[in-house]
Amino acid sequence: MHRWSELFIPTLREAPADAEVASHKFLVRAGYIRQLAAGIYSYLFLGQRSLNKIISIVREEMDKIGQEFYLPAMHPRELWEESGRWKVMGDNMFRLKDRKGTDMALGMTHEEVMTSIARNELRSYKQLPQIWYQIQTKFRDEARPRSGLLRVRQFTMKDAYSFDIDAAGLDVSYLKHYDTYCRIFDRCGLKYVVVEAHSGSMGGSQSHEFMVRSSAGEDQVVTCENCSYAANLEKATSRLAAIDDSANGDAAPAEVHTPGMKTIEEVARFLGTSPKSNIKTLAYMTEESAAGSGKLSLRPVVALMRGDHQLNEAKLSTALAGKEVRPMQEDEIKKFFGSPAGYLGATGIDWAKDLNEPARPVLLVDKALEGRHNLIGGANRENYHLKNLAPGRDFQPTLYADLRSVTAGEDCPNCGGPLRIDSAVEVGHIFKLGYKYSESMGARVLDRNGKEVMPIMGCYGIGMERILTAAIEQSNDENGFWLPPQIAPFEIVVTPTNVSDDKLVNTAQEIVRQLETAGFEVLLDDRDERPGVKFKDADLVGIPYRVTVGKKVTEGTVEVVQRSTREIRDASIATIAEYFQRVLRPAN
RNA sequence: CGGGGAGUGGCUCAGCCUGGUAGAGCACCUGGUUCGGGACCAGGGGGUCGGAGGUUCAAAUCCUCUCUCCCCGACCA
Repeated sequence: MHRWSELFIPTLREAPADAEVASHKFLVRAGYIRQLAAGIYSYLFLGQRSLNKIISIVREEMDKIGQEFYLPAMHPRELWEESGRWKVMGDNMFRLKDRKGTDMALGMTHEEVMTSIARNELRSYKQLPQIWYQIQTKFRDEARPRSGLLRVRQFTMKDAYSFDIDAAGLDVSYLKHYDTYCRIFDRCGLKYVVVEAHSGSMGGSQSHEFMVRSSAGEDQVVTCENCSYAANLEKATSRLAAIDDSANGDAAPAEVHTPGMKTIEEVARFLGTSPKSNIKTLAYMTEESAAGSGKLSLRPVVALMRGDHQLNEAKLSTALAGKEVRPMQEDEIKKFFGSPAGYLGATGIDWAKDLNEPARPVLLVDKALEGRHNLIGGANRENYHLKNLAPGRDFQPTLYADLRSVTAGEDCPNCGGPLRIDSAVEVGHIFKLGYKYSESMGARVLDRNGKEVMPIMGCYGIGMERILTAAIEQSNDENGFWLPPQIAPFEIVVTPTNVSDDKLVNTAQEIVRQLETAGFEVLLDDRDERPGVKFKDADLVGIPYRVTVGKKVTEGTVEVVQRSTREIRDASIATIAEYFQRVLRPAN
């Protein structure tokens, strides 16, 4: 029997001053966690109990499609050199040396280790497909840990990896994970949305994120009010109303004097046009270390957007085949355009014909500008703009691409319905990796023709702490939070209102025995505290049901309080187990 | 890494400007009265004022350096 009086559940009346988001405040106040350093937390009794339940659910579901491994957290440098990520991971990787001075790293993720097993052991297509997973501690030296358990430097992740003989096989493994993830998050009681995700710099073909809406979330998800369209903002698109530019016919570009007018708004107002007829010119640089020499080579990248549109840097990076950009500096702008910022434009510059022309600057034009004409843009001359511009006629883009961030209220690309944007917490991510690791690390199997081929991979992650965090974010009020029973540290707290009354205590214990016998997880609040204190604590700590053992025991009755709704019902002591059987185990 | 804020008992904070040797509430311990929504009375324990250096007769307070934490941004398989 779990007696509160004997347990370590250090609840706090006030939240620590450094906690900002609800889940962080309540995890600390409810005695689930304590902070050790920035982004590093200890899980105390209640927190660990809840995480263990989450892990059990994840394991049960994953065991249906895969095999559980347990890989090392400490990795030798050579492994990460092979994939090229020793360098790529930069400061985000915790590094250390062993006593011999050999470089080691703490694992941020386990593609390398899993692939090393695969390449050493897998020989034949007959061994495929394989799905291997583990539940393990990950270390990431985040630039900015934040929001309690939301972004931390040490956390527990379920990471899975699939190896298939071909893309069709990968589709199957991917779908298995998709379905399994849905079951996991359903069982954890999360209200989630699955969104198409940015496939990142790896050029992977497909990726979905499992998101729980929350103001504390770091991601933005775009969903349609009318249909099932759902995408990460980094990936989302929308339908735009057509714009009629025909007013001026096909006039040639002409300079207009725009003294001191630097912003789109100023220029549009000055010329009496809409920002939709302006071109926003954004200047960036890519930095690439030239092969062999390691010397840094810079290349200008210019993006053109419709005046009222926002550039999405994730999309920009995708358009550049994964290359990272940085904003062009002031002196670089003057040198390249021959004009100060505010009057930049694409005319008169010899742009690369495609991305593989390394020497020449790149001009990316957002698709919203494709086919437009009679536009206004910078003249590359201080205090002057050009009118009557037409992309494709007055300058030749390297390529047209979708570079634009969707904004709320725009039209769904599928059905035209209104789009909404919400902040969300990413609790899971599934990803088609392709051949990146098979290739770089040399995993090969023989296919049925005896030909050596690379297995195709997928990787799939779930953050354990994020499930807990997201659950709290979605279910809390001013007094505390309530977890779905499946992941709550206890399902029921039994609260005798006065422990100096033997009858109440004995009845409470009897109720706990009955409930435990029936298989429920119960906490007995046998502390010698006033009822108010116990009720406040019960409301705080995330347990979904409370049984109040008070005056009504003389009538053979107790009160059952549902934390989420505050609904109070009388229940008979004699049949209390049946009562909870109906409430908590309706399937049986 | 850039910008902002904060480090004073377990928690929340006051004191700092204007230097004089540390306080409140909550929590904790003892005794008593209480007992259905964070009780009351009496007594009590607990603090290198983040750290180092400096100024001064005297530093939580002023100066310099430094560490840590939080927030915004950048970054984020």
